[in-house]
Amino acid sequence: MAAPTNSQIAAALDELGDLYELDGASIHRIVAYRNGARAVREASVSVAALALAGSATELAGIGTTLQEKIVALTSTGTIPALEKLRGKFPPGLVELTKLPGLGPKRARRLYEELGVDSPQALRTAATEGRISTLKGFGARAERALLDAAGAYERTGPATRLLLSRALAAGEALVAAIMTLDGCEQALLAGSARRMTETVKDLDIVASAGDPGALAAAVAALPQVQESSTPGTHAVRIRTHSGLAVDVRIVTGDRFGDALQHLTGSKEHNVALRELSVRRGLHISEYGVLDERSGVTHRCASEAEVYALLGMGYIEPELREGRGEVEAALAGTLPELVRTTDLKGDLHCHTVASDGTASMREMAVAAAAAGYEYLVITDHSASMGFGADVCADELRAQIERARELDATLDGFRLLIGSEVNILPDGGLDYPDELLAELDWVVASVHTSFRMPAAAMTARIVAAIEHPSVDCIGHLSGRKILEREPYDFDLERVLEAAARTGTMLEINANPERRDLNEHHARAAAQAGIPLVINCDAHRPGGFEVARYGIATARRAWLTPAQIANTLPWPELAALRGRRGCA
DNA sequence: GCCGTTTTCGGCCCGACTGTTTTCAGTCG
Repeated sequence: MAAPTNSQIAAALDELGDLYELDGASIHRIVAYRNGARAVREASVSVAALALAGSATELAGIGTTLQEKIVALTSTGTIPALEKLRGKFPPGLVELTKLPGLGPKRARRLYEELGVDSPQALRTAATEGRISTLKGFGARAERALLDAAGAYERTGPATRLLLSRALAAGEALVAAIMTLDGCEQALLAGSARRMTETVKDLDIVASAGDPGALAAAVAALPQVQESSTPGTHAVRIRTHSGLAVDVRIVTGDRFGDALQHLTGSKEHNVALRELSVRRGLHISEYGVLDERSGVTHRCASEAEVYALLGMGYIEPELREGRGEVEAALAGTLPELVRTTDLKGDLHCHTVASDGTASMREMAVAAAAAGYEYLVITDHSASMGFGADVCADELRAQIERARELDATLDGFRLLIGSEVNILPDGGLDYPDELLAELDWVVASVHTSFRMPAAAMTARIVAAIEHPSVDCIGHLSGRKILEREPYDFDLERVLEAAARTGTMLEINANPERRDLNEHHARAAAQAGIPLVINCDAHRPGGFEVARYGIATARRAWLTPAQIANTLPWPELAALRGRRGCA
């Protein structure tokens, strides 16, 4: 039997948490399961293997009980407690708790008292007026549940939005709010500010001398389709594009408190507050209460909040409850890489394959984006769909690139290829042609459904090829669209570290691949990473911010990103020999 | 169920809103 993947283990622990919650277990026990699920999901090594070896308890959030359950899942394929609870509650009941406004307590009552066991059954019961006959449920609750069940049946569980789409709308909205009378400052908060891969909705924090007046002005913006005002200093809007946005407006003296609170994450805030309680401080969105003096300190900036807690400022991308609070206290936070640190890009396409522009146009665009060098890496011979570059064409392209480079003042244009890794691990150019290139990025573009062992061997073979400098978008995932293919990350990292092969953080916001967990593990293994835009048009370099975001969320410094180096130093770092 | 500058037992963040209720439980972020 194949060992369960980390995401399968995490799903089982999450399900246990959901079922224990329905079962009325202590909230702390439920939280423990969810924390355990998160620890497993974010681990970069096989937790099944760790558990079998008895060392899964070294992960924060995994104790002996959870380790035993992981061992059971690994060796028997299931967990006894999970089977027992699944028999106790129908599968639709967990689904019901995902409806907005319906939690485990009330969902369970609907099931026990009305037999409601699915969103469909809920809608039927609400339509028939049976909900409002229950004690504690009134006509308004019945109406709200009817709407929620209907929406769920139409669109399924709440969908998340790719960060790039959310930022396009959110940054425009912030700019619009900044122009309103009385607005002193406005910033995106929430997960968008932390640059997560996807977001559910947007949070914006603004300050004004008269928050109520600014809230009214926000609600009247042309972008707003509908709005409600849950509090005096908040307005919840839905844009015409369908995006939900919470706008919080405070006076300037507590902008920092509100921004810190609403930036989150929940896990970061919990870690921050738990630590602070031990020091007699209580943090909320309204300030920091010192229980000895009884004084609540208000903070105009986030830096003041963190300073009051005795630590340095924590960058939003690090605020995930992954040890950043402890590191801030110890003064060991990393100096994170920034977009302006990137000196070149090592992965882009032209009209020779599936891009829209010439080599010269791409070079000009890269220079305008602030880069000193660019490697052209069109798709290789087997790409197909008219996007392939056969070996003879590549030889001609090498010549043209050399000539073009000589005409560019103060900018290096280099020539490479994005070579397909064939299912057998081979590459689709002759070795001597690959050796002529300045840079070779090798990527998997076909046969995604291979078994893990074969896929791992395929990637490792490419890593071991003497002319391969880098592996492109290692996992092959497309966020919200396509799962990563199955492979053994540990073996791939071992091979990359052994051969000096670099790994790409593909900055395309649909890819962000390596993801932040894999990028952190790769850097800890000493593997140099590169951040590439994979641009297919001159405007394509604007996505660098997403690659940088993933790197920052992986705690990476400029020293761990090879294309923060000038080209000659990067070239010297390549694993292969010769060719400079 | 986890975890330890208070600790191997007894805690485990903070507040707002909602709806139904006369003081609060449930849900959410």
